[in-house]
Amino acid sequence: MTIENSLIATIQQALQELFDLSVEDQKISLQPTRKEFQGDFTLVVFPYVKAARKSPEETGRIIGEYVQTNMAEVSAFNVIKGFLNFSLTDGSWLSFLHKASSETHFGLTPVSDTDPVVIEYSSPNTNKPLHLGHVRNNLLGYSIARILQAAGRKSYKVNLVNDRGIHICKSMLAWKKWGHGETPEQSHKKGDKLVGDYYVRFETELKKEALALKESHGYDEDTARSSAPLMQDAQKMLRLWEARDKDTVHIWKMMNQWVYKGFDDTYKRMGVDFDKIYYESETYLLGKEIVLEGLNQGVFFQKEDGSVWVDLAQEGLDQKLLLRGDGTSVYMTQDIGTAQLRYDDYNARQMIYVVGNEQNYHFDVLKKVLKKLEKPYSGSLFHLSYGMVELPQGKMKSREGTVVDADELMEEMYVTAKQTTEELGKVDGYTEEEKKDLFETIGLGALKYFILKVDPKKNMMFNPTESIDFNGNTGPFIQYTHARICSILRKAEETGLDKQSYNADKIEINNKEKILIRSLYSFPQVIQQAAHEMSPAQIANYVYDLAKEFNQFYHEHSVLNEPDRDVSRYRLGLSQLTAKVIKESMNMLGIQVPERM
RNA sequence: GGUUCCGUAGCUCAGUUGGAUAGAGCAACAGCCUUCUAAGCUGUGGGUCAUAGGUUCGAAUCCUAUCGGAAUCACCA
Repeated sequence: MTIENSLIATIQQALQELFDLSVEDQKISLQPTRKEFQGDFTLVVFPYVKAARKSPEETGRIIGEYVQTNMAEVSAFNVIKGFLNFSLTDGSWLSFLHKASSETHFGLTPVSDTDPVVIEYSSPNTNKPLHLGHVRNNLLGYSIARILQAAGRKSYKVNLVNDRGIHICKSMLAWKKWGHGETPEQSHKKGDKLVGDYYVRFETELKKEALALKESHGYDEDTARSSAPLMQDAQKMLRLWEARDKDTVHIWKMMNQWVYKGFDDTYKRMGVDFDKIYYESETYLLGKEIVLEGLNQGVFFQKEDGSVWVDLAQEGLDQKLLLRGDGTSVYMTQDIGTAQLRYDDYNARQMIYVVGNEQNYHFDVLKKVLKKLEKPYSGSLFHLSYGMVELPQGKMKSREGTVVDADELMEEMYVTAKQTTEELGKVDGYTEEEKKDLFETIGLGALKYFILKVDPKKNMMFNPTESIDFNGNTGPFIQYTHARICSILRKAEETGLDKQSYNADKIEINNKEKILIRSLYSFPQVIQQAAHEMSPAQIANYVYDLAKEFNQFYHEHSVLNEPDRDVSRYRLGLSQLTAKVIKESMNMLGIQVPERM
């Protein structure tokens, strides 16, 4: 039982005995006392003044007295307006510290298999390289998986690769027409980049053809594009692919392999991975049966052309197509199928889809369709909808060349980290290997932190020149704080101050220490909260505060040079726990923390 | 037009279940390296929490309306 819980229990008892009032413990609003006031936990007494029939001040005083006499851990209380502030004894904080330090997994809940969750993220197309939008997606997905795992839930990361459809045929066609058999090995291009280039080539050539048709035949944009010979050829290729034409399938497989190799490199550098990769070419036929079953049960209806629809008018939406007249699947059909697949594969209690907010409508429909079908998992879908990443020029547009490529971005971060670090003269005496690792850690740490500290659902601004900062509320600041603590720990070991035990009676907790201890205390709650909200931003902002608090403590107090060795040992323990919590938190964000920098 | 999301300092963002005087960083200015790492610390300035109502002991937070921005409303995925 935590200190907080027993405080709540005592307050509950007080309310019962003093005012004959029974309140559920969730209703008792106990919160950390704000820094500018004396105390550790604050009870807002307004809700109880009516039952007490006394002024807020008086009510607070009575409760305070009761709690203080009945709970040894409470050393004092004060009442300001309607706020009752409790102070805990130094001893109870010290015993918390002691306990937390001895736990190897402080704050983390052991993973149990009863509540498995499947997280789909990344979900790239095989016709273009990953860009800044994917970066946000990947970092979010990976981090959420980590956070849920830390909160005790077994989580599986899956990727659903969009490897089929007309867009793939476009790059295949362009390669066939203009590629002269070019391969990544030959041209020393990353596979995904090479394929992406042919996709762009297709679009450029198509544009030319469409323009010509507009001028010669007076077609409008859409007609011109769809009737252009290139587009006709692409359609033909798609039909060949669906008919399993040998040559077409061969090219398709070959080019996809190039892309996967390229993606693997990007994922690896980004530090994300998957437990399983699904391919749309293998799943796009799923869901048909479920739809037909729904049709038989009268949940869906059929139009004259044979197409199958769902009517969501009752749910406040429109009619939505589920199966084409020729019996082929659409996006929705496939997602109905993959949901079932995931449920079967993992016995998932919850399925999280990390997908941009432009698909809010799609997931809304998906959930409602599954509900209509009365699928047992219909309530367990969660669309983790994230906002777009905007650039100073506005949106990313491939046509205007404003797409920020993931590989290039990571490389830029590396270079900037290298420059900054060398300017600061931090890497004297490092081997080349160590330097490389450090620059990579810092550069990527800056990028990841920058993206994850923003609330997922909000659109965010990314300014390539200004966003890359290593001072203030940034990843490197937190990494630096960690490295600094590690340095203290090393020094302590050198001087033989490695005993963590100290005489608690001799310790008086000062202000800065108290702030730090209270932050450490809240770590488990922060994890639970972040897991519940599915927001890495909460972890990010928490760990920043923690690092800042440590720096402030560090600035005012010495750890190693206290004349009283007990104080030094106690502060050493406090520092060590802080480092541990920083490391765990950053881990949940997928960010490495160096031991020196 | 319908639906969903967003609007907090010059900029980028926090702000817990509705709680006390709204918080950081960046940018600007002024200080602090002979002491455990200055990627740090301290200080100054900067706010009609888009606007107007409502709910109540109490609203940046909840409700309604309005304004502004984004996404979406495909037999594309």
